Amino acid sequence: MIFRPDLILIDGTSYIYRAFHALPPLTTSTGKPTGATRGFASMLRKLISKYPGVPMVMVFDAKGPNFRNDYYSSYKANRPPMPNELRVQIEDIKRLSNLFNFSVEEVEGVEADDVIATLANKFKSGKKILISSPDKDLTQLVEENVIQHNSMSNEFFNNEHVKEKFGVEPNKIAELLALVGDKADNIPGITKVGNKTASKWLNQYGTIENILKNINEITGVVGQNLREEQDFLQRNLFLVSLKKDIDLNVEFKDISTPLTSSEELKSFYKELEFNSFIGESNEKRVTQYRSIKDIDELKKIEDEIEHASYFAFDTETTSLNAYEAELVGASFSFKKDTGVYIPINHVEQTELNANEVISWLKGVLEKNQSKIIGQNLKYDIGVLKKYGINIMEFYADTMLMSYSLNSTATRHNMDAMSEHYLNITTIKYEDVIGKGVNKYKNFSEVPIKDATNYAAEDSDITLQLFEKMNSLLDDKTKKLLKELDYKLLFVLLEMEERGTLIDISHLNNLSKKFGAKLMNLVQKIHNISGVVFNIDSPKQLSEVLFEKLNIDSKGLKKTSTGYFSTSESVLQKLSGDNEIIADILEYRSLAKLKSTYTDKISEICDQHSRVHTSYHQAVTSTGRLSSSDPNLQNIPIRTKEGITIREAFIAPKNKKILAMDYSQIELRLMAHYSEDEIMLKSFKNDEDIHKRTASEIFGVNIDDVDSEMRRRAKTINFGLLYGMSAFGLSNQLGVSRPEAEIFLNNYFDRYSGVKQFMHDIVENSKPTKYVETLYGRKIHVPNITASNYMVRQAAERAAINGPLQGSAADIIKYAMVEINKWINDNQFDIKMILQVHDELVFEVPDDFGESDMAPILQLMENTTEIAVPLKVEYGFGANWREAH
DNA sequence: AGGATCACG
DNA sequence: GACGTACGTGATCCTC
Repeated sequence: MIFRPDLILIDGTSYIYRAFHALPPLTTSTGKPTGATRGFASMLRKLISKYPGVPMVMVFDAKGPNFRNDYYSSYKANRPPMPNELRVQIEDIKRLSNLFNFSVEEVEGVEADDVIATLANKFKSGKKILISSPDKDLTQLVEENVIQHNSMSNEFFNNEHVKEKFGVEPNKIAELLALVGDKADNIPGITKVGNKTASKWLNQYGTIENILKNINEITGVVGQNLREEQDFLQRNLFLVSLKKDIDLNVEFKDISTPLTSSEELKSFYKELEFNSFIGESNEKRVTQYRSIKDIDELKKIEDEIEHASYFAFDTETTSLNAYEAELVGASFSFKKDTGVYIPINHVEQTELNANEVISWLKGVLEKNQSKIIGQNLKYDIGVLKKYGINIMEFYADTMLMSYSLNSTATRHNMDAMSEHYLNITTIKYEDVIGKGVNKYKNFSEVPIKDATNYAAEDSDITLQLFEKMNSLLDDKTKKLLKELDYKLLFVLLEMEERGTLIDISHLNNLSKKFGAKLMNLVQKIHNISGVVFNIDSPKQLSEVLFEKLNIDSKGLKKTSTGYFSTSESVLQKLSGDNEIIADILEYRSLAKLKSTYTDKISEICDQHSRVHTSYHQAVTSTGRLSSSDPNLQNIPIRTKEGITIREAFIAPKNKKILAMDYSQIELRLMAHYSEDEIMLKSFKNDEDIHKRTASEIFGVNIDDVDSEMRRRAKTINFGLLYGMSAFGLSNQLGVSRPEAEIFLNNYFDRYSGVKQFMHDIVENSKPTKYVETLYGRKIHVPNITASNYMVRQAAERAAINGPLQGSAADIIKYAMVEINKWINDNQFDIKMILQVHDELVFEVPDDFGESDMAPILQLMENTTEIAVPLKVEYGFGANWREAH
């Protein structure tokens, strides 16, 4: 249920500090610092628009000492003075608060927290109150009608969430803080007592008073510490408890309701150069967009094209799907803020004849193809191809430029890139085509005047994006773009167009078989549970398992929706408790296979029984491709039912399937990067790498490694690629944590090069905040220096994984380009049909033999040289399963 | 629209 | 001592 507050109390001071530290040191063009102000404004804009019409009080700490300083002179004494960068922003922040029309409170002698506590206490009866603060000191105020929200992390805390996070109810938070202490406020807690210990004591004894009464019961070092330091507890409790009875002259009716926009705010934003808050640059843009009316005008455009050194080009079509799309118009831009639109196939009639325009387009584009700049040209080139216009090269693709500049800073569609790089808000497709009932069926129905504004802008923005990003790209990245991404685009286009042949009747048979099994399973599950419910609903399933059937849920993890998780890993552990678990697991797995694969794929085949995926070159953070509609990179293989789906991926008559995959490519890259002696030697000698690892960490001869040892070593090897911890390993292997720790320690003792690599890659990424692949693709890890432990750790793992996953992606992409070139140069009857990260699948002639393999193997294994051999394994078959 | 779950490398 | 715990994807179904 959504919490709708009647009053919001904002901890302004805490947010100022958080905003200051969270944001980069932004300044205006004249050098005036604005980072904290911007963060503060952005947070408040969100808060106000989320809760329109709700009265809000903004509370700041007043200047000067407060009653806590008088009581305890060290209170907050460890705080450095306010940094100058921030100090100069305070006035702007206060002014902003007034412009937003907040009621502002600042009371001398107490802290903002006390004012908030007093206000909450005063108004809480009959009103719902939201306390907006990132500070745990205020958590003690949470109760039935009082909720805390942290705008920075977007976490909400009600009674239940507080209990979950801190282990005690909100009314015990002050006592908990007294025991644990607060570093930020310079309040020392009992030594070695953290959240866990403190909440354990409070749950056992109820209060600090009662803990002290039973103080001699408490054993261990923490007990000893408590006895020695108990005298500080009363002081701590006084310091962390909030004062709820300050004399304040505030009536509810006087509290104002803030607004997000006003003329004054706008001009203040202008002063601070917060352009994105006002769409400033849009207002200033003066554009010249026009449409072409007749052949004479076309000829003039042709002149411009001939004389330009490059130009932006874009097509308008009837569909986002390149196979269905029909050409509606085309646009060009040669200069910033200008653009022309050429209608080709609009419902609205023009003097231009579609066939004439298309043949004109063929002439000029094919002749000047090396000057084309486009956004996602794979799409446009695919559409043009259907009209007999063959583009084999181009100047630049802005989507791929943005991706190689920084794969994660923005999405790489034009609207997002325009906001990010140019601070221009573009006309949205939806605005042109309309919404709901008044929608045009497709772009051809759009009046040419509107189509021109939209389409010419597309080319204009594309050109502007090109110029902006071209100045930001370094030479190494430009080379990568030109020699890899731009060339791969054509390979992918061909693969998409060709599609993969599907044995539809095989899929239909599987659907029937899975369907029948599912019917039985549903019956059985409903019978055992005694209720008819939707097994697909995690919520209902959780209720049936843990409430109706009373399966022991102690210690199980809950999802964010508050229900116990029913994920496979959880159910796996419960499989001994009730026979229903195994049935649910089987149901889940079959339902997935049926709905996602066997039903779906036959549905979307073309009239030749081929399925066409889309490969995305600008989606993943690491440089991998992704595949969608349908995703052919996650076709089942791991289960015996699942793998039968691969039998539906077949070769046409007189052909067979060839599947080739890189063996252990990421571990080989680990060997390359780490130069670890054992790893290098193992790969050079073509050993079973997991057996080698087992032999090293379990201290046995490689020939004495049994299957369990190998399994464990394999898990460790894969875990390494992701920066896994002992905890993760223990979960994965089902062994105790100390045992997992021993495995990892043994591993790093033996593989010291790997340990060094993992350390170095993290350290070296800190100054630049990115890691690089073999070919210089940058993978940005902005959180590598984050102060939040968890966020930073995640970034460290991504930094370790990045060069491995990303270089593997580079390697296979280069191989694809080379193989395609080799096929085309020689006119071989070999068709590349699928790429699955470390695997390539081909259609080859029936009589394709071992000797024909050599050149492809050579290209895959040797296009890139690393410190160990790259190894490719392969197989043939009538279908994808057999080829493995 | 976002969460939970599960398919792949 | 406690934090919280393996990288990268996309599709489907449910819930709000």
